Amino acid sequence: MPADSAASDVVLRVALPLPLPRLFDYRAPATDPPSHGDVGRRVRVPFGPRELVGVVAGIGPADGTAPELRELHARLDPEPLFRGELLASLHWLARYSHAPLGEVLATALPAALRRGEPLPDTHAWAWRLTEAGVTAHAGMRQGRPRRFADLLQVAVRDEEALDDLLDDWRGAARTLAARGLAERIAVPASQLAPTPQPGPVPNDEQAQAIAAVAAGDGFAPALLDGVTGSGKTEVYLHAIADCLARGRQALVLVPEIGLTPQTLSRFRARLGVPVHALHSGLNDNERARVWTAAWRGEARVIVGTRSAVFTPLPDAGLIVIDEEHDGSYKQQDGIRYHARDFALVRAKALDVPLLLGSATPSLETLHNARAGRYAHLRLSRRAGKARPPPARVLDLRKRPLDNGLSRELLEAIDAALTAGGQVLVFRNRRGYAPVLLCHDCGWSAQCRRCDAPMTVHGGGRRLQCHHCGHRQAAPPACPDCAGLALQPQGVGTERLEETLAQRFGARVPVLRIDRGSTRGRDALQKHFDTLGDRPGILVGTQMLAKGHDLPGLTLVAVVGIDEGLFSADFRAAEKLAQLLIQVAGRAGRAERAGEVLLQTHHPDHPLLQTLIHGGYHAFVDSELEQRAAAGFPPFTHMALLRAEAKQADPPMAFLQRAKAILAEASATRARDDGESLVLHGPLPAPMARRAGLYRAQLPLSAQRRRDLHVALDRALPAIHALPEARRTRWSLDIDPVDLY
DNA sequence: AGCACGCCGACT
DNA sequence: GTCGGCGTGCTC
Repeated sequence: MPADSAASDVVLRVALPLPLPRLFDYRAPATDPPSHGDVGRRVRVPFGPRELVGVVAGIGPADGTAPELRELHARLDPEPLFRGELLASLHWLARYSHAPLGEVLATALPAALRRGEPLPDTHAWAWRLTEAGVTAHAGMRQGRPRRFADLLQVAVRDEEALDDLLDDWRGAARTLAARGLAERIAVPASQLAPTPQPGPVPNDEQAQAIAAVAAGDGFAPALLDGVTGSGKTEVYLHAIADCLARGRQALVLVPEIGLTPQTLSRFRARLGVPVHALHSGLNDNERARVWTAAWRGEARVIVGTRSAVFTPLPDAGLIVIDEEHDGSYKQQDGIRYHARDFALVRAKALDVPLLLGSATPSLETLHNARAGRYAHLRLSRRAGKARPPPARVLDLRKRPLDNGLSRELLEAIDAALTAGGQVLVFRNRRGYAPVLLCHDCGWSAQCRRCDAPMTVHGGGRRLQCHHCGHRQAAPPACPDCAGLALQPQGVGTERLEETLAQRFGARVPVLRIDRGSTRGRDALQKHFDTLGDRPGILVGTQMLAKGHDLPGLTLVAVVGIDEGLFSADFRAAEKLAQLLIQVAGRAGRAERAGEVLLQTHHPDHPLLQTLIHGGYHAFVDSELEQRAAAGFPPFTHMALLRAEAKQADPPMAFLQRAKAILAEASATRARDDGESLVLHGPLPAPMARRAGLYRAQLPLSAQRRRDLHVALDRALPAIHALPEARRTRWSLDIDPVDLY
């Protein structure tokens, strides 16, 4: 047998970024035959008329039935990009989400590496004094160059650290460099000497939690259940410092808007090592650099949002998830993973502790903690003298409202401002008004492409759809009856701002904080800085509910949450309770006592009563009972098959056929051991048309997770092959969070 | 997902 | 007579 024939016996099995549930086999050149060392390396391969970048998933004997195989064009990595734990965990994710391995691996890579670019350099740039600089330092005049030299006298400083330590240090650096006193050097991040700063002394509860985390050896999931302001971050910082002291890497996940420059500089200052941030503000090259620095083991602390859960951690020591209940951890398109759940899988495979922190833990996590699967660490006291604010319900029934605000509420705002405090007015709807209504004939402005009303913006002049982004001018007269009685109905943040500015604007600043007014990473902090500690009013949406410390806040007013009390989504109550607790937590974080007022037409609603009198855990008790009784997660396991198309029929037709296939697949299983799948629908989605597409869904649930996966594994090949599958865009979501 | 191939309408 | 609509079939 000739030598090249022997080489062609073994082929590379390549995972490609395609929605096809299989691998593709390629030959390698005889001079460089497939080997086990290829697994996890990227390759460039011909694919039909184009060329793709894939990852070698395995090697093996050629499948005799396959036609003539093509040869790969190039190996892109000198060593595997994916290996060990990360590769195994991503295999798990592909199986669990029923997604092709190639798509999962592509999702786990930063875009630059996905395109096949080589691994970037990961040197950090740092500054140090030259010998001449060390000598000259003592005699330097006061001023910025002197302060810069002072910093370098203590240690070599990387540029990230300098950003935190000295404003506009670059000018000073240039001055000193020109005089030969300082120089810029490339250093591996890992070689920078740690210069940690001490933090406050932990209180008893914090100390207990810190000790509990430190005692966790190997895989140890723990819920850090701490009320707002109780100092969860202190516990994280101790756990991370401990992890660094053991020579290990720490990964910290934060919600999308939680990754502020302030958070990062606090981490950098306290830990005294470079902290690598991964967030949506980075460009492709920066993301690839951080990913690669972690892959090389150089990055020791990585703080990032959802997709940072895919960071390679060759020396992993700890994973932290801050605000673990936050909805932004769930990816809603493409590979629909949940970063919290995937982090749990990784922590287990890595055999490291997992710290899940929240003031309002998800029902899933609390259920796990109560079942003893997670340690349950509690922080019940606010740090310092801060006290939890009392909450009061304002009954709106039969009260006159001024643009959505009751007289009592306005008086309370007045009083708070007079006492020198700051006020937060929370309304979960941005825009001027949620609806434009014709008072003569009942017509309302609907989006042309969605089953949703257009939101009024620009004080009534513009209409905007919050679901598809469509914008248009508000009509001057009713398009139906030509009447001139068009009125914005209801109240959004913009209208609240207008009303409050009319009333209090002469006395104090009124600032609106929502996605319309506050774009970009620093915009929120700029707003807070504008206000400073003067009396003033902040009006805003969710953005205001999260994490930010507003020490001057003495009154939190919650306006218009009634829609949320009667939502069809079984998670609506949980989300509303979390939101209310989080917003309320903004008040009274420092010395001043705070108050929370809740304006509602349903003062006796059980959710509000339970929350106010029993707190979040009382709510959780009753909500878990209801979930158990109704057969919802976390007591059952769900999946959702979604479909959408330009016409209404194809999605329903597809889901009908898919349902029959799934019913058949689970009936087979039911005969085996009496378990089965529960199938509902198919139903039109709660918003049946969105962005011009008709949407429908087929919910699946099962008592046992295995039954769900077994049925899906059996049914999916046939569902893929359905002719109806070609006429609709469809996707499968395991553990869906939003049923929209 | 792309991309090609393939068979039917309004345009140079 | 062609450019182009998107149905359907395939990609190692």
